[in-house]
Amino acid sequence: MIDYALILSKNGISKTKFRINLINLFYSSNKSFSVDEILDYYSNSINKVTIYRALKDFEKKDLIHRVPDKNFIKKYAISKNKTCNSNYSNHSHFVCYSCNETFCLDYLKNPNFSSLKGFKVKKLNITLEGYCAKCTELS
Amino acid sequence: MIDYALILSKNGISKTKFRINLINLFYSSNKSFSVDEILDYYSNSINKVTIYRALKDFEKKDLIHRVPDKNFIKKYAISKNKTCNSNYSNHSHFVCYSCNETFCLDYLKNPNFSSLKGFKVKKLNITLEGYCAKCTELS
DNA sequence: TTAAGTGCAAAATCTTTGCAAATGT
DNA sequence: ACATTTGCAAAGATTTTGCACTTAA
Repeated sequence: MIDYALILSKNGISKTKFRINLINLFYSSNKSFSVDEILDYYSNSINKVTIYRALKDFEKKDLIHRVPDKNFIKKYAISKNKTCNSNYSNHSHFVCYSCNETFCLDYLKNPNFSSLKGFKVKKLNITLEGYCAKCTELS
Repeated sequence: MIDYALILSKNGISKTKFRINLINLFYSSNKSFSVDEILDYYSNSINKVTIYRALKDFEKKDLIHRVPDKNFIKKYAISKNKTCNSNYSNHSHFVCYSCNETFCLDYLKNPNFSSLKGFKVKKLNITLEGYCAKCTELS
């Protein structure tokens, strides 16, 4: 059982009703959300500005992070561990052609760079595309 | 030798100075560009609106396409890569920060997908960035 | 009672659209 | 000549900021 309020206070974020609920949503649904999807989820009872500010604060504390989206929509997903945000080189994404969902591949091993003699690799960007397990099963 | 003007006319796009030059830029540099990078490249001598419209027209004709960017910046790259002979999917690139050269990493081993149980990987985008051997040596 | 979060309006960005002039076919 | 592209201005769309009010620490 996760104490969502505790996660917020540990990160110096005030435990407001909305923010507790939002971090809960990210954790429990385990999927990515755009600002508009969040707005929809709360049936427009929450101001859009408030959502922007919560997302920005959560992102600053590495609680959530932006994920690639098939249609290049701005989306965020929960960061469950340190490797899932701070160190991009350990963090790849899989975008499903069918359900459009983005999966974080925290445990995907990096390619072996040993063949790149003399090259200084500063950034690594990996995005996989295809069909996720669920969609593959259903088809 | 590529006839850039021909590519445009074949796609029903007028061969204006700017558009010939832009498609040339995409083909020959073999890297991705944001609107602002293009604006910079032309030292603001071209109107931003004109860039937006050219990109939209090129994209509509599949001459270019949006590419995932690490920092989620809207970027476009050439669709048919003439300078690289190998087949798209499992083909990585290294872009040098210093000389801007793009290297095709045909020999780079793919990441190990064994952790992706049930996922069907259809496409793999890997782009490395950093400093190439030559530029590292010179610095 | 001090700091942080919220809502509204307004500002700042980013992107698209309308129209007249310039350029390409 | 006719259609397409360009530049400017203006409209939309998206995101951020300022400020008074409310809620949390």
